[in-house]
Amino acid sequence: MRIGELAERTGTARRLLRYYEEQGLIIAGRGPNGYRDYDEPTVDRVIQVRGLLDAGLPTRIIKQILPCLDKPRTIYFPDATPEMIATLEAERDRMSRRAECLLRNRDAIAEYLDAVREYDSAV
Amino acid sequence: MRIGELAERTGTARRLLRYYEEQGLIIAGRGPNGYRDYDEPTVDRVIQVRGLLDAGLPTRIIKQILPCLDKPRTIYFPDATPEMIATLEAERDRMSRRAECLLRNRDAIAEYLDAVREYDSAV
DNA sequence: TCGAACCCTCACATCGATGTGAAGGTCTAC
DNA sequence: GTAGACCTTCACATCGATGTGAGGGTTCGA
Repeated sequence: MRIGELAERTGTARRLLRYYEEQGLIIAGRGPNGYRDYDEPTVDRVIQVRGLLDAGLPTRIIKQILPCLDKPRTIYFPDATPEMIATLEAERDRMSRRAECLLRNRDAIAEYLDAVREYDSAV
Repeated sequence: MRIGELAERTGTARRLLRYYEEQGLIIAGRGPNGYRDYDEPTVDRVIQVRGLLDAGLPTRIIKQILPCLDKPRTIYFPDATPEMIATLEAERDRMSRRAECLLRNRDAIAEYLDAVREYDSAV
């Protein structure tokens, strides 16, 4: 598919799709006319990237964790250098902490909303 | 305490503490000499703010959810306008989605690391 | 064949979070 | 009373993610 369709299906500006490609987060084939050509799995990948960006990860890190996310393990382990492993472990822990923080604060918001509802129903 | 101590105890640049204040995320008293004066709970608040920033929330939103986080409900509910409630509900859901995304990807990383370990031990 | 709707690259602008430094006031210890 | 370590404000710089537009090629249908 071309960039317009991908943009529409992922809710992502064309500009950003080109940016993600530049950052090595997605890859695009090229038609004979120079147009980018995306395959179907790219749709999910873009959505994944956007989720991670939204959760505060920089493209640099996202690029590093993407190989972990391929469903059938396509990346072979000799590629996994010790530094890479360390990065992934650190990032895994960092994501845990982030999620924990989000859930904790989300629960506080939910609790607050409950209190507001209770107050309102007691007017 | 003064800004230097708060900076050290929270691992946050002074510059940022002033920025957070400017954004209404923390408040600081002032000594007779113009120096900022922070109370003890500010330490936790700064840590909280940093966690949320790191999880991808903008200061604008953080400012809105902070009232929910005061342990004894100090904010009274008439302050909670319908728009405010809607914002909080939306943000609560957004945080759920973010956390879900983080955990999903974290698990994928963990799984990948497990696979690498298994591979290594089978050399 | 012309116009609309795509696509391309390039480049500059913006926005939020952060870094950095200048110019100057205050406090403390020697 | 002076040096050093604090603090103040102000302003400009950087960095990553994103917006926007210029200038130009391609495709397709009327």
